[in-house]
Amino acid sequence: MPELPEVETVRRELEPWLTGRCIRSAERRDAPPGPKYANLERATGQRIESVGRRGKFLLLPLSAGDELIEHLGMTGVISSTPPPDHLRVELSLSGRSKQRLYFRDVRRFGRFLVVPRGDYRSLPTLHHLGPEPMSDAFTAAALARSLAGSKAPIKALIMGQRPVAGVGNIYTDESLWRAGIHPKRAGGSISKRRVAKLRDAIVEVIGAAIVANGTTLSDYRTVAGGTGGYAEQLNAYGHAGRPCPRCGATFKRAVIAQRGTSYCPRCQR
DNA sequence: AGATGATCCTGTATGC
DNA sequence: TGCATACAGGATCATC
Repeated sequence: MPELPEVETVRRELEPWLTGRCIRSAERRDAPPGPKYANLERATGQRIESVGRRGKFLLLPLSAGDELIEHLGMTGVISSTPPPDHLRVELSLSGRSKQRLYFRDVRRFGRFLVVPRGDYRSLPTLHHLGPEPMSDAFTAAALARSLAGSKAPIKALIMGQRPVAGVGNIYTDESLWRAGIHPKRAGGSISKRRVAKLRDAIVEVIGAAIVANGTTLSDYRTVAGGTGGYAEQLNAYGHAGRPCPRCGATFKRAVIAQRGTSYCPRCQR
């Protein structure tokens, strides 16, 4: 499941390849028209000025005032070689080598669309996205402000992308385990000290996962087809029924905000 | 307005 | 072997 570290890994590969290239054509392939692929044709003839990222969204400003937005969803993979199936979008690029970009997305939760630059009204999550976890803006005080007064479970709040950008199911479970916070705990009820611990845990987990090129469990691949190496460093995600590496208690499983959640019943309160 | 649950989608795993 | 069912979870929308 691509979260911030996976998307950042992809961004770093795309940047030297795509920056400055002109899009010769942008075509929807095996997918019906719809908002997930809106205005793709507008990309034709525009130059890619840079390859940026906010949370799990790839943001590519184009030379005629538009912006190409890519979101990998659950199973989205960007590559420079044609995939065997489930090809949704194909870009033809200027230049001599690696002239095509392919977007494969088995489950079609991803998006690949063009908007007027900076106009994120059609993408409410991006429009209201919280601070980047690796930026100076993501402080303990900012996180505390964002959680204040909320009765929703901390897991649901973090997954909602408002308190912090780009943290999904895997890294939420990891961060809450590290900070010793029960995933069902009401966001507004967490002490200042604990919130600060959670902020540090998120920064550490996301930072280490970026270094490892993300977590490959099944679908996620880098642009070159490689895998991420953070899976072996996971301490909590998917560990239900196994012993907690910190205290030895058996990890429990719960469903919170429609997502499988594993946590240690002893050291997460 | 905040919180909650349903929905989309398809491959993989499991049970009978 | 075949069939049914459960599960995986990004974001968005409807409904309290």
